[in-house]
Amino acid sequence: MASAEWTSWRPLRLAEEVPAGLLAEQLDGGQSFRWQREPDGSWVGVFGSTVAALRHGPQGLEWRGLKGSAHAEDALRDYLDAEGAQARLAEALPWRSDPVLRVAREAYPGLRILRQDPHETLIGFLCSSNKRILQIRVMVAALAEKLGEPLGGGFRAMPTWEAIAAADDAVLRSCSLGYRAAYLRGTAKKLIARRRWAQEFAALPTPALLAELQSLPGVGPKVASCVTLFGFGRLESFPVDTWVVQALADAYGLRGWKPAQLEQFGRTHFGAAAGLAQQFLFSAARHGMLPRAEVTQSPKPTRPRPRK
DNA sequence: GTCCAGGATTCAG
DNA sequence: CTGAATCATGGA
Repeated sequence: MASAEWTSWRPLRLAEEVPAGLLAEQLDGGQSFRWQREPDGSWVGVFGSTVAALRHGPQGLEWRGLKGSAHAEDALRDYLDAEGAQARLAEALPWRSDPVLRVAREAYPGLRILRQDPHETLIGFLCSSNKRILQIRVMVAALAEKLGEPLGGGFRAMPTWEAIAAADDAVLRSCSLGYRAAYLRGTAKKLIARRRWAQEFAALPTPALLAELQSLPGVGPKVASCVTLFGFGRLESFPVDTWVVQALADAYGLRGWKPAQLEQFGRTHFGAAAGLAQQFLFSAARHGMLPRAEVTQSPKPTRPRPRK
């Protein structure tokens, strides 16, 4: 945006170093859909009501925000898990005994779960069903542009549920949402009656949270799992999408398993930070970096039966 | 033109 | 309960 006035670049010191080259996968790897690479290689994004830019510069990881916005750095630090809570969880994952996870982890060292806003996460993944990441970004950008509140510099926030519920059909249709427009509208109508839904949901244990989310139109098991993981910080959630299905089938030999069975496998095999393991596998699978299992050595799961 | 996409919903059996 | 058809849209 030509009209944006930025502060100067400043170093962003996190408990854990972000390796150069990780930013693309961290910011634009299918967790958030609102980061864009600039011609100079930096990344500009909007999360919640914060506009920020990130890059690897002379002083390592550097950031800048719009002039006059006070809490951008604090918001950015929270967003990126500045205290390093996930570093310990990542270390505790079974990568030492799991050669597939080891490969995925070494392919994207430092990859973490972004601590996103629940509202924004729900909108993003309501748009995600049966769509590629690139197309989701287009839909989300259109929603912000046409229905979101201005944040300065030409940037806009994600629209409120009120704005979505009140939007003309023609406006929603112009966002390339397809049949997902009805998902957004239906969820908006249900949630405008519960202004504090995010706080109420955040107080629930994960199984109840999943159930509440799945009671919303357009939210099934996979979208609900993504929202708990990315929007509510439930690191134990293990979303099973097409890439994870392929990764577990090819690299772990779990062919023919249904998504619910794979989710159970993921949560028991990877433990408290299964969602983090999922993100390593997702990224590695999407970039064709996972090995293929020998057909003869598929693991013996504790619970589910593979066939029928 | 055909096929597919970080799936969910609806319907048939 | 499980599995298949259907959904709207854009890109390959």
